[in-house]
Amino acid sequence: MVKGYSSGERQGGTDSLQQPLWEVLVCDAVGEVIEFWGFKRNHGRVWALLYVRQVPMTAAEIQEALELSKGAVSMISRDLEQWDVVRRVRLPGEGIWNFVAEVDFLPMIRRVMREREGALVKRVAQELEDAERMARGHEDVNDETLERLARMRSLARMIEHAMELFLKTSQLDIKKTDDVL
Amino acid sequence: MVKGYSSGERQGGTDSLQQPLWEVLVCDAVGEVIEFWGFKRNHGRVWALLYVRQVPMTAAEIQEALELSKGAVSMISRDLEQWDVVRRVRLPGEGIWNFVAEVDFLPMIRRVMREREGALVKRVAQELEDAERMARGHEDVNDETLERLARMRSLARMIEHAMELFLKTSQLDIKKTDDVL
DNA sequence: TTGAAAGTTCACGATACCTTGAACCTATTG
DNA sequence: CAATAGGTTCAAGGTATCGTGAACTTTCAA
Repeated sequence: MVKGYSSGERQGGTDSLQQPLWEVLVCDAVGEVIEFWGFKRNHGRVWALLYVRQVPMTAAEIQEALELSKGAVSMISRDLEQWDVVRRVRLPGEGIWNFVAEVDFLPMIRRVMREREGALVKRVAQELEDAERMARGHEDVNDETLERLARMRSLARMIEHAMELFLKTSQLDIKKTDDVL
Repeated sequence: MVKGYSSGERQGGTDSLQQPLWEVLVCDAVGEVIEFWGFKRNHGRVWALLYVRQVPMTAAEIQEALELSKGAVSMISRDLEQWDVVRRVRLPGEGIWNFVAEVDFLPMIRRVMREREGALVKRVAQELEDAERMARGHEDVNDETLERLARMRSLARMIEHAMELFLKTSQLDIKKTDDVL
């Protein structure tokens, strides 16, 4: 789950000797967590950078700070934007896009989980149903087996519900966290 | 997330023409879910096979039914055994190991999540703490930034708690499911 | 004790995913 | 309306991960 990145040569950037170490640590830490949750490490790194900087950043600045390619920044920020954890703004007077972070990245986790889990749950539920129907067609399938298939289906539903509950709970918790701070 | 398997040639097996289609469907469905949760597809397939069969199976039988290599069956079943979702039993009169499925695979998800998440959370918490301390050392770090770092730490804690809650909840739910069926 | 079958390990090859970067669009600006 | 910098796409290459199967170790029966 921990991947190494060779981070070759950036396309045209010069090394940012200004990048404070603690900022790198934060970005990488968030990257790790985000990766654990099934996203790309760089989704977390880009969001974290924008979050700690608090200032709108251009694609070029992100690219340099995190040592990413031009294309990567484009794709990553498109994803983050779609998930509503990053906003694209146009600074007054500038003819260039800048990115700013929304205050929490849970919408990202929540939304994409819903999408992915949703599609999966539907397909698997269908497959289990099909299997159960097939099994009922056979005479040599005993009752205990049928019961186990039914239990498996209900287990799937249970996971689905627990998931929803988790998502709802985390939503509540972040609100509470906001109040406290 | 969906992977294809070429499933080359098995080491010495003959094709099991007896394998009912519905059984394959069930194993693959569970495999998909398990994979979504960050495990190997074959962990789910082996457990599901043992679960629907209800009968102790030898490694050779598992190997043939799921078209796995000898080594794969050995490693997969070792994992499942460690996670307490599969038991290794010795049938009376036989000098060979057989495997049986425990009734639910949530302990697997729960345990390994605790392990993985636990290690990650500790490391990330440490990293964020280090970063925050470093940032406090700099004079050119404004208060808002420090506040954001603190918020990030509390967000990490929040995720940890939500996770714990999810694990606890799923435990309760499976019990309820058992009662109902 | 010894032979053979069962079971395990691990280097290698295959697979899937991620990133790169050059070619390609699109947008401002002069 | 060019010219050019900003922005996107996607095929090719790199990297991590997984499964294979032969070599190795263990276990069991005679």
